[in-house]
Amino acid sequence: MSNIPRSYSRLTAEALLLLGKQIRLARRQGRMSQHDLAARIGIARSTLQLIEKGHPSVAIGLVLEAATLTGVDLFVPEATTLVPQLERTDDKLALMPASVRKPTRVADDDF
Amino acid sequence: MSNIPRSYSRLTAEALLLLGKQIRLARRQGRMSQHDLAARIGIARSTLQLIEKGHPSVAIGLVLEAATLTGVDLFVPEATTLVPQLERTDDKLALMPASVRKPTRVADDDF
DNA sequence: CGCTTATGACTGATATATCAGTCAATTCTC
DNA sequence: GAGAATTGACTGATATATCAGTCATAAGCG
Repeated sequence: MSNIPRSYSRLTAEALLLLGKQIRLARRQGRMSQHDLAARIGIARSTLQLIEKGHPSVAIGLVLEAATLTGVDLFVPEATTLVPQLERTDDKLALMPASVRKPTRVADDDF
Repeated sequence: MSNIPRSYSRLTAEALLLLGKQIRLARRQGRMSQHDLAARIGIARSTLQLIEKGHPSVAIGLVLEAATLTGVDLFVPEATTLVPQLERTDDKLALMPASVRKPTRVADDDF
């Protein structure tokens, strides 16, 4: 057992907490019990509880599924698809080098 | 072994893919190699590869940490903190019933 | 072009997330 | 206020994510 507790940046922790609370809020607004929502996602109720608490080690797919099923906005408000965003990101990726190199340094940083 | 393959809604799958691609893009823009970013997050390079591919079963904390370390915007563009959003969500939660009830049915849905 | 480095794709071992269930405490409805 | 349902917090078993590494290919730099 290599019990090294993982650490998260403050912003990451805040995002986790916010996403969980938004899911909880959206679930209540949709008048769904934990039991019902968990069933619709196909997970145990105990796992949904971890999601709503913002636990860092829940599978991201489960969290995003909870968000979409409750109607929490991801990336774009009320989006029905993210294909346009995907295409724009692909375009940007295509315009840059496929691998990252260190500057190799030396040669002209002497002054 | 209950080998039931989990299914995700289309929007969830798109969000996963988009987040992964945005992290990859941001990493390259920041001129970091997979090796370097993985080291900064404190994970194996193989795990970072799964993140950038949008694999659903990666821990959400790892993915969000990758996003914040590369500068990918979560929820709010260029936000340095999400405390305001957290507070607003808490306020909304405080204004609604703490548990969700079924309408109890019967009694006046007969007509 | 030649060389180094980054990337993609795998793999087996092990740490751990998820499940399914229980129990107690709230909380809403009537 | 009574009763039923929801929620919160646990637990042990097991399915699985993560790690650490290898190998092969691609890609950028000089």
